[in-house]
Amino acid sequence: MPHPDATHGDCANTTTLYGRARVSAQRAAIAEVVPLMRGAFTAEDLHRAVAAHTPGIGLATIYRAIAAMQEAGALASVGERDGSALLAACARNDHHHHLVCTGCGRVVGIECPIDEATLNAAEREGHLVTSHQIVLYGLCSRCRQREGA
Amino acid sequence: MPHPDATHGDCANTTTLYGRARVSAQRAAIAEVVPLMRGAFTAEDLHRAVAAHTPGIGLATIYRAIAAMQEAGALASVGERDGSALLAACARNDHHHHLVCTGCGRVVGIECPIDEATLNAAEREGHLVTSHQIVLYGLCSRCRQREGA
DNA sequence: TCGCGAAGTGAGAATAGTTCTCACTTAGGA
DNA sequence: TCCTAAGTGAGAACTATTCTCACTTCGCGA
Ligand SMILES: [Mn+2]
Ligand SMILES: [Mn+2]
Ligand SMILES: [Zn+2]
Ligand SMILES: [Zn+2]
Repeated sequence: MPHPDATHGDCANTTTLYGRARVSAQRAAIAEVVPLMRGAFTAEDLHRAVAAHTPGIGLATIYRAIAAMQEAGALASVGERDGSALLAACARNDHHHHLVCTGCGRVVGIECPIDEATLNAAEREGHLVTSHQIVLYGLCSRCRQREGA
Repeated sequence: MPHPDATHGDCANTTTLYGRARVSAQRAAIAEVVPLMRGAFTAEDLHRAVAAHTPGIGLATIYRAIAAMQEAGALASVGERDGSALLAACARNDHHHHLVCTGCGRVVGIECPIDEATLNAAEREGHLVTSHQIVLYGLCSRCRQREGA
């Protein structure tokens, strides 16, 4: 029976976030903030958010944690904005893609649209598809209302 | 009846490549090289290829011509490699996407796989899809043979 | 054909997101 | 508890791309 004291142990399932990588105090702090990030964010966004609770944390540490989380599949790359890579926390572990609201950054998962027909078309061209990169952009209902479109 | 002399006029239909933008001697030279580029290439690749026939042409000129050709829809962005944007000449003017061979850079066009089901799924989440970015990666038949996979 | 003004050019500086270096600390398995 | 590979922070470095600026030129209109 585990001790109910929540101040110890894998708060916010750091194993899911970081895989087999070590969990430093900094990464634990990052692990608490990442699930709170609403929608897509940049490395600098995350740095700012984490630094609010953990002053002095280095930007390089953020980048290294991001790399570890991407490695572990807990963080997805969802395009870019103004030259900065956009990221999104992702709890799903099946194959899917992301739809990003260009108004507010909200992110939802989308089933992979690549079907047999597409793969067959590629094969007809002589190509064997090994990977793909898909990001959809749009407007969430709230942003559509706000813009009155 | 047009004069058959091919050394004058819009060689390699520069209007298609550059749209309404001006066609300088440098852009004319670029227009001759772009259709010869095999598969995906970077700005530096193009610069090197053009400079072989037009020494001294500036890299900034290449970037500006690329921007104009993308604007005109004659050049497509097909992902990146080692931090550099990958481009591909594209003659089609219908909506489609690209499949890039990770071995040799060969590029083929692919029909858009996004169907009603995907759009409906997005709508069910409250989102209206306004655009999307899709690139497929794979191996062409020649590269598969070479790698013996 | 001529003139003019906006667009393009080239060299190099600037920008900026990301990665790297290095001395130091620390997580976590043995 | 020890040991060491992994992580950290500050700042330098990297580098693809964009910008600046003085100069040239394309191409339209008179
Ligand atoms: Mn997801
Ligand atoms: Mn194409
Ligand atoms: Zn929104
Ligand atoms: Zn190939």
